[in-house]
Amino acid sequence: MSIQEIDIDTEELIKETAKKIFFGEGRFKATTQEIADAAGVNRTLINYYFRSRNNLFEIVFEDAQTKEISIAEQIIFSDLPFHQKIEKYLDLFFEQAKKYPYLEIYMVTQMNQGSCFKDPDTMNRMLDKFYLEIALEMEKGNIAKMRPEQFMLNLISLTSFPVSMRPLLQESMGMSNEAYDVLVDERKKVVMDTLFK
Amino acid sequence: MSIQEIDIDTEELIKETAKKIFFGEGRFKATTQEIADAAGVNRTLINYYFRSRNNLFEIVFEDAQTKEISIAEQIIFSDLPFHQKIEKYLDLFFEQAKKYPYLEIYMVTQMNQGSCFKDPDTMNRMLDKFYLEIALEMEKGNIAKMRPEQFMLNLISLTSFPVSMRPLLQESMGMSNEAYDVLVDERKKVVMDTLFK
DNA sequence: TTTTGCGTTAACAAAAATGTCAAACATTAA
DNA sequence: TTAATGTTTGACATTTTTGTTAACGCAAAA
Repeated sequence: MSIQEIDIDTEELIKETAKKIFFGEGRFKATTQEIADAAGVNRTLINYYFRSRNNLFEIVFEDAQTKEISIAEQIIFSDLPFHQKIEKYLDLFFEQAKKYPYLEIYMVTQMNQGSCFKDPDTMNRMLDKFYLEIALEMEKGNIAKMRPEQFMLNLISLTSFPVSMRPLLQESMGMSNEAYDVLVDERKKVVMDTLFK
Repeated sequence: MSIQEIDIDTEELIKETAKKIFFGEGRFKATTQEIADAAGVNRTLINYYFRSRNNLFEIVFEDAQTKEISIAEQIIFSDLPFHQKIEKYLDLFFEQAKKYPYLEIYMVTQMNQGSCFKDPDTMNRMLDKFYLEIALEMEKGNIAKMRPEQFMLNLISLTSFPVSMRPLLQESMGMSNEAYDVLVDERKKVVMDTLFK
């Protein structure tokens, strides 16, 4: 047990380091050498465990996808009332965003290079369920009427964009790190107020 | 005159092709060879006109920045009433987004690799002016009260995110190209309704 | 103790991408 | 026409990055 924890699983270490560099720092064209250095291991171990650089990229991509789906599942299949589901989503999202602000951008750039989703069915079934709830909430008059897909886009956009585009936004708004952190911290409330009447 | 137009300015051609590949197709790690092929010119001409690959990247980055600032200027210094300024912004943005959906993501990835803004002062003065207008509009009760910066974030997020993250969103929402196009077309109205009471 | 197998390493090989250069070419000015 | 200048090209050199292999070390099993 204690041995397990002290002794590092190299394969896992490499993967986590890659995630840190990609999702965490947004350095998408990091070389295998840079990843190995950051992990403190010999570069060829990346080949040993992952065969090729591209394979590592694919695996990390799938991990990201799994993570996204998992968050969605946690929310949609919980038995919380709608309003609280959204709140929970925001909590989970901003928590993950601290560690991995560039997760979404990474996925987009990967997809523009040929990667693609593996399992759209699970996601689709979840979405259908969620769209129903959204429609219901519109009936109740709690949120503005629009296509549920648009509400979905609003939700994701309002939360994700300020985080994933931070370098661009922060610089073009001429803000310090601290000032932007405050802005992000206030975001949850702003998003809620914007989405709900 | 007509010769000027038929005869292609190679330097410009290369730059435009690079933009098309980066901002238009999101292929951020395109090689100089790929760019040259797409432009139909000899690869070494990239070195001739731009000295190095990295220099081309920097120049294209600055162009993107200039374009962003120019759009902001057009809006903020126009004498339209607030509501119409926002509408105009949406029009301009979605127009540019058709050609260059990945402009923002490109900038972020570049900035994560060391590029940075050159002229934050111009932008800052524009923003201050715009923040005042936003605050005024809140006083009038036309938009919900919040920090003007947050309104700004809302505006950009709601418009830009669905466009720049399209590959991820479209696939995870299981939509066809056509269906997603419709969604984007409806966006202007949705954003307006979301921002204004 | 020897053997087996996994993880690790360095040295090497191969590939991919960038950059340089001199010669060829075209265009315009003298 | 010739000279001069700027543009384009292919051949070559260099650099960067990736992938392979054989040997080494070490721990657990025989």
